[in-house]
Amino acid sequence: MKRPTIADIARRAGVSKGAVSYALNGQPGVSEATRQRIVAIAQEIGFNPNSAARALSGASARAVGLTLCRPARILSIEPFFMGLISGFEQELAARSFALTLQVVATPQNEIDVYRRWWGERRVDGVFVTDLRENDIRIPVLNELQLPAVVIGGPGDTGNLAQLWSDDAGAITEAVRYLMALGHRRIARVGGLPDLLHTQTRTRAFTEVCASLGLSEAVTVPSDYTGEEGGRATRRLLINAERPTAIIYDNDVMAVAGLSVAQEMGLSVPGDLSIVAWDDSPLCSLVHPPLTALSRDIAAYGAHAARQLLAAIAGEPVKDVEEGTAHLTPRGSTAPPRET
Amino acid sequence: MKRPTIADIARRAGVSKGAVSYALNGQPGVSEATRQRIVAIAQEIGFNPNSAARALSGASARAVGLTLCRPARILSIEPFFMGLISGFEQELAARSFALTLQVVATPQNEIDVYRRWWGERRVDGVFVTDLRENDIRIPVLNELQLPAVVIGGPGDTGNLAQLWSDDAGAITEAVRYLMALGHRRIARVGGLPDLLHTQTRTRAFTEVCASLGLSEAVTVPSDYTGEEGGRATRRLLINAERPTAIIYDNDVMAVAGLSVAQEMGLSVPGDLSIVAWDDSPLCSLVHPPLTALSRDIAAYGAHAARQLLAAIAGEPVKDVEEGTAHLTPRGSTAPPRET
DNA sequence: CTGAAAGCGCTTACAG
DNA sequence: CTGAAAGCGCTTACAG
Repeated sequence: MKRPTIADIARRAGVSKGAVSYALNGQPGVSEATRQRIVAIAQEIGFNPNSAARALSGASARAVGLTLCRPARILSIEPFFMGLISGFEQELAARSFALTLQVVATPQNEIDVYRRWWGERRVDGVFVTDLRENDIRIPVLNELQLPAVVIGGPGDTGNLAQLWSDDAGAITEAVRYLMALGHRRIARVGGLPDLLHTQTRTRAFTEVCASLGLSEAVTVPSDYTGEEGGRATRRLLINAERPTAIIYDNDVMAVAGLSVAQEMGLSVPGDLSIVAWDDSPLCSLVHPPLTALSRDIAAYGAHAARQLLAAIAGEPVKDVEEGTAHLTPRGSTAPPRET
Repeated sequence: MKRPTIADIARRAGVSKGAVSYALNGQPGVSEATRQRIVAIAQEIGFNPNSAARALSGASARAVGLTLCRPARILSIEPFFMGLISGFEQELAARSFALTLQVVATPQNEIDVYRRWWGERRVDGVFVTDLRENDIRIPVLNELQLPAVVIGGPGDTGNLAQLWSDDAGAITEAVRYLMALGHRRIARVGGLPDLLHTQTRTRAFTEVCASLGLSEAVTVPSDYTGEEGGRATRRLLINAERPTAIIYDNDVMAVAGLSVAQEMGLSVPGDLSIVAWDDSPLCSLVHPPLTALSRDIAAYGAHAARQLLAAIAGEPVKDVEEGTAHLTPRGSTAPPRET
């Protein structure tokens, strides 16, 4: 089956190829009557502009890129990225932008991919996640002048637009809630320590606990996996003065923590309260369902996509702090049992 | 920053653009010495061929597409797709093929996307999942002659290559295992009933149970979500003659089933044994960890990608039955408690 | 072995 | 308002 081109449309409409292009792209240069005739023909023969030809003649590639830097087995059960992708798609699909995905092993590989994408003109811009301190990807993106939106700061990103959520506010709410329930020994199992938003959370957690007089508040660094989250939980719970509540930086570790508590014969929430960061269906799947810090990841992704599309269009893009996650109490939190 | 082109390389090497193209693509037509010189220059200036120009001049787009037809909230915790994507990438990245992703709402939308991708020449081929009976996508793909690999049959796919796993063998193993443990009332919570591989499983489950004399074996249809999986479990467990073992068509429903059992005060595996289809880190995350039918989803995806790349290259591609998932016993299965 | 040229299917100044 | 033409950066017959 041969793909129809603008030449086919031009022939059938009795106009030039240029006129067809103007008509289909809503440019001035054709009369309204002609435009309608051309659009009708395009519709009828099921015309879609060849994306390569379009990209080659200076227009955009109509594609944006996302690199995923996680081992396969973590990616597969980490709900965050799929939620984000769903959000991206809401905006991208509406404007017929494609999303190009690449799984990478290291930030250095990520840079290689950006350079290649840029050289190939494969994408018009990229989403960047997992911002780190002195992130090596940032200067490269700035040098290439590849439009980008950085998710997960805030941090130093040069000219690149940023989107982050109010992590400090969220953790403050969680700690206050646990304290109101009567908890005094609150611990946290953190995400990857070199990510900037993890550092923000750690700092805020330490500060709010100090200001509330919770001197024993401790953060155990972890890596978002169930294995590590479980191990960190075990280490916390074997202490004589074990915490009565633990906040986890993601839902996967929180579920693993719940399992460890059950395995050690501790009841949740009787002996241990659990709060998961980032609500996902996973939190409602287990028993008891997990109290969580909820935010709309898809909306977050959609917002990032709007920013990226604006940056690609050359519009000025402001850094944005998305709203604070709110606490959704479920069965995993309660006043600590008297001992 | 200006992107280097073959013209730049040609100038620096003192040859024609054609020669550069031949050299970089390993075509005959340049001497070995020239080729090496050209390759060195390309390397030095960080040349990547403009993918649009390449695609436009007849070569392939070096991209393949995947549509995901699931609501966002299911996608986010359904480990299967991310596992599959990781597998795709192993093969695609090695040959610098990009993966284009699109989230869609219905099979009809999926068809629209295929038509658009074909018209835009955006992808060279597509992965098709969730094969149904009389699948409306198949005739369209055959009509467009868009190379495709269909995952999740077997079924009638015309000229399109297929890859599936031996679902009948796997469920037979699971049922035999439960029976060996002493179970006689075995139920199954199935996936989306209109998917062909669900039908294969249902048929095989019914047959093997019948042949083993398990007359009460029943499949409750469900939809892969935790909510529905939990509901189906509850319905099974409120029966006087409740099953002593349940097989779930995915890990998410199995975890939900575990929660429901716990919520109803039943012990797992004492009162109820649970087997999850498709092992994922999720199965090891809960307590007790779930006995599962394990298969290497990433390898499955990699295999599909090799098939698709071969189909795109115009090579003959055979339908393939991937190996049988094997049972990984964990804490969620045991002999039924005497009552 | 190498060079000059056509062509892929668009977009976009440039004339009329 | 419309047409003819150049050009994007490659690939690939076609001559030499």
